[in-house]
Amino acid sequence: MRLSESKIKTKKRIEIEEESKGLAYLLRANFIEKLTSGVYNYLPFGLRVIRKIEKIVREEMERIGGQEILMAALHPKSLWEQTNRWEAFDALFKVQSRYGQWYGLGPTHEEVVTPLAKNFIFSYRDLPLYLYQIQTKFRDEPRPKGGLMRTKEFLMKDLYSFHTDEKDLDWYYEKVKKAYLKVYKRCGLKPIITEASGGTFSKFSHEFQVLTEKGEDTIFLCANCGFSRNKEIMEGKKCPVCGKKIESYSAAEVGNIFKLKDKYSRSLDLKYIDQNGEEKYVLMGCYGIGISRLLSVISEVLSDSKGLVFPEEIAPYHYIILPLYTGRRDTDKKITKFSEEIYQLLKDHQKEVVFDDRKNVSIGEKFNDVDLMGIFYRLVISEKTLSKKRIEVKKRNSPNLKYLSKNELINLKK
RNA sequence: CGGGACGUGGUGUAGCGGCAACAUGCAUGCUUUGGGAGCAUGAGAUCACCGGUUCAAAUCCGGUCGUCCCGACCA
Repeated sequence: MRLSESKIKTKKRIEIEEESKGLAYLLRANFIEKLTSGVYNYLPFGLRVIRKIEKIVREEMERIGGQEILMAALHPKSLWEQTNRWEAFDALFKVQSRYGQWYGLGPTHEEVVTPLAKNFIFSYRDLPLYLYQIQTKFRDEPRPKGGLMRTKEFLMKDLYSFHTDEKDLDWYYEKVKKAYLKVYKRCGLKPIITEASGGTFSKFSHEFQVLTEKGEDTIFLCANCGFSRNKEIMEGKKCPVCGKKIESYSAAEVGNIFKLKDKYSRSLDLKYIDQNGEEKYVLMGCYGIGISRLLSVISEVLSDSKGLVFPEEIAPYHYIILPLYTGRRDTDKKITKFSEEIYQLLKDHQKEVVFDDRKNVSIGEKFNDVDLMGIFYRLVISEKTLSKKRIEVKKRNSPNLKYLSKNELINLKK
């Protein structure tokens, strides 16, 4: 991609109101743009990162047997009445058609996935079943917060599992936990698994919490045994496991998993016939990862004083080529020619590469943009590198410069 | 939904009864190029909206809408 063709320029100034540097960088780099309170647009670079996070999530979901589907966002009122959540789920957006029918805008999909599963689940032979989707969710939040942290419209991955018995549900629940940890690890995060309340979903749940001052949760963590529980359900100052003192931390939730058991299979009547011919309720689990919130937390935690410092797997691009001109026409022509050559070379090798071919933009400004946007490798083509027939390479997360040949560049490993 | 703050060129702000200003961004030209360059010229705002007070309102008063922050609520 040629940056001169992008037309979407970074902003020099940080919005004064933004207290979170991660959010300020996302806005300055034009990864996202606010449409109205709690509602955001995703611009080309931000969307690339979102798509990469989604790719990681999809790979890890497929690895534990998840099959991707895409459910409707517009839900009939009747289904939500069956589970009593038309009234009980406060944040449900309710819309009425001009002919009078009421719909809910999907904030979660138990009401849709359970009836859907009835088409396929009749016998114990039809279980287990794992279905997931990545979709825009709607929640009528009274107070959106922290940019993408809490919004009225957000991207979420939701996985639903269906089982014959608790043993199987428990086993899969642990499997999902591990898969989630892999997702976060690939995104450069190390969340803490925390016991939490289940809200309208179930009695208890587990949350994946990333320690950050910008988080809106407070969690208790035992330094001795690692036990962790959300403040909302914790009493006392001692660890219930080992009895040692616990400390409190502010944290941001990036995932939440629930054992729904028969809660929704009862209200929506999802049964199967077991080996003995007996009719039983299917047991369910649901597992969510807020994709857009994940981008927000990653930006907050993985950034420095200049901008975003993403892992290679989720960086918006892997390479950016910066020609460094001298002001002398002949030399500059050669610099342009060599830059174009390197750009073509990387493209030919299917590398994700940006060519910063903007004219009349100083090298300082270009350096700042690379740092702001978190592009993984910065390649400078200058008079100096030209004479050596090498390319200057700098990683975003390191101050060191390396001078590589074309071959070495193509075969760069982390 | 309670409490607080704030709405002024694209963006960020100053002005707080008397000619609407600054920075940045934008346009044109020249000079620049190892960390957000310099000079010159130029375009761009019915000061959120509605009403009131006044000789005179961006400025004071009332209302509406919107945004942000703190609570309550929540992925």
